[in-house]
Amino acid sequence: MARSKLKDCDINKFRENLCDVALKLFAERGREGVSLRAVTKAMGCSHTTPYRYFESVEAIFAAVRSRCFERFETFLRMRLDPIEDPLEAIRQLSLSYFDFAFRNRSEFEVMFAMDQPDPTLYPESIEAGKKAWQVPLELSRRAVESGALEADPEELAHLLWSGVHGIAVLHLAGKFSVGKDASELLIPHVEALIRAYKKRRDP
Amino acid sequence: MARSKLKDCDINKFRENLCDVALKLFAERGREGVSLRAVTKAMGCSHTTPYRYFESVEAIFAAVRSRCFERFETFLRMRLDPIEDPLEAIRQLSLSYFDFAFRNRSEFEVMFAMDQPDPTLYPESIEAGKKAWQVPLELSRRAVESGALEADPEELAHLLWSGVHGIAVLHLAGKFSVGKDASELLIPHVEALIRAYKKRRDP
DNA sequence: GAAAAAAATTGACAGCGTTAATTTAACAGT
DNA sequence: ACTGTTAAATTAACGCTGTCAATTTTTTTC
Repeated sequence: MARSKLKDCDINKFRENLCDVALKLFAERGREGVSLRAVTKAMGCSHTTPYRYFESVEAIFAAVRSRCFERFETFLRMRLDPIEDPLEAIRQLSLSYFDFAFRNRSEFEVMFAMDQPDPTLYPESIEAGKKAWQVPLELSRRAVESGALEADPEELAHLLWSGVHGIAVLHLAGKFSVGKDASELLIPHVEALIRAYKKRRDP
Repeated sequence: MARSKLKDCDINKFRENLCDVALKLFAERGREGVSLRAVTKAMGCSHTTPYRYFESVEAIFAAVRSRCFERFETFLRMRLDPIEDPLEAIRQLSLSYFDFAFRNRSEFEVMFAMDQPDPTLYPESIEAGKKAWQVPLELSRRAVESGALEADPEELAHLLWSGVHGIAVLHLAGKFSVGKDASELLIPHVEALIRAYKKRRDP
């Protein structure tokens, strides 16, 4: 009978420790400053040790990505859960989303970079992303069920999400250098959606 | 009197040739497959030659980025200029924007990646981006001036742009793996904006 | 305590961007 | 046309990256 060489606990401990160190390095040096060798040096082990716990650096980044999505979700819920009014919560979603992207740039980058490997290779990361995605979806459902808005909740949530996401990534890519500042667009964006999906008295 | 070592023509020729080769490699191997050494090998020169014409690889990518923005603008104008109805043009902008991103993924990535160096270091690249940005801006102006919509054209253009951009990058990052497909959101997005900024008979 | 297995280490490799030293090519003046 | 000078391109080297193989250290098991 094959007995496991490594207790799951130990595996997870190493993985979590590595992710913690990676997140710390993100904050200190940015995404560019985080490499396999940099992380392992900060951990105090050799640069090949992680290969016992991860298949590749891509797998490492996938694990880090999961953690980032969890932190992202926690951040959003902490800000949005206390808000009772559905429309006000939707407005805050927009601001909080941008706020996280702005203040946790490296984490945001690793979550949403376009040069990711096929996400289906790392189901755990997909799962964490889906969980975070529940936040705007629940908000949209609340807004529709309360009667404030009239929409397909999934569609509304997608538009809220992708709209503020577009503003955030264009800002981070420096494409708003001239003209409007990104943060000036957050309110118009959410207000336009609210206007578009506002329940009408007479159709 | 200081005479120029390299005629401007020769400088530009080398630069253009390098960018052409880079774009070709983009199509063949994707963004990851394009490195200084890969490009120079494809050009048939040594890997240090470009250092006479560019400051660094970042400067090279900035030049490539400019070219991509030019191609992007040309692509959009080719599709949108023939459309007379302002609202129809706005609808097509959304579809064409996404279409370009989907079919020229590497170019789209190099234009809009979040890990770009400070864009103000490469004014030429900013300029090309601003030129492309005129497309949605002009469309918004036309829609407002024709009386079809009632909005601040800059605000409307920004929301059109960032909305479809968010859809595109989330799609390319694989974040729409479940639930709605990205392309299903393009029409709802633009229709919601049109609804939100539709001129009202009675305020 | 000895034998077996697992975990971590070191060493090596190919690729990357960059700099310095060197070689090749082009040009100017007499 | 030859020489001396300057520009252009090349080769060589450095430190960095991720990855694989061989080796050593540690742990487990009898």
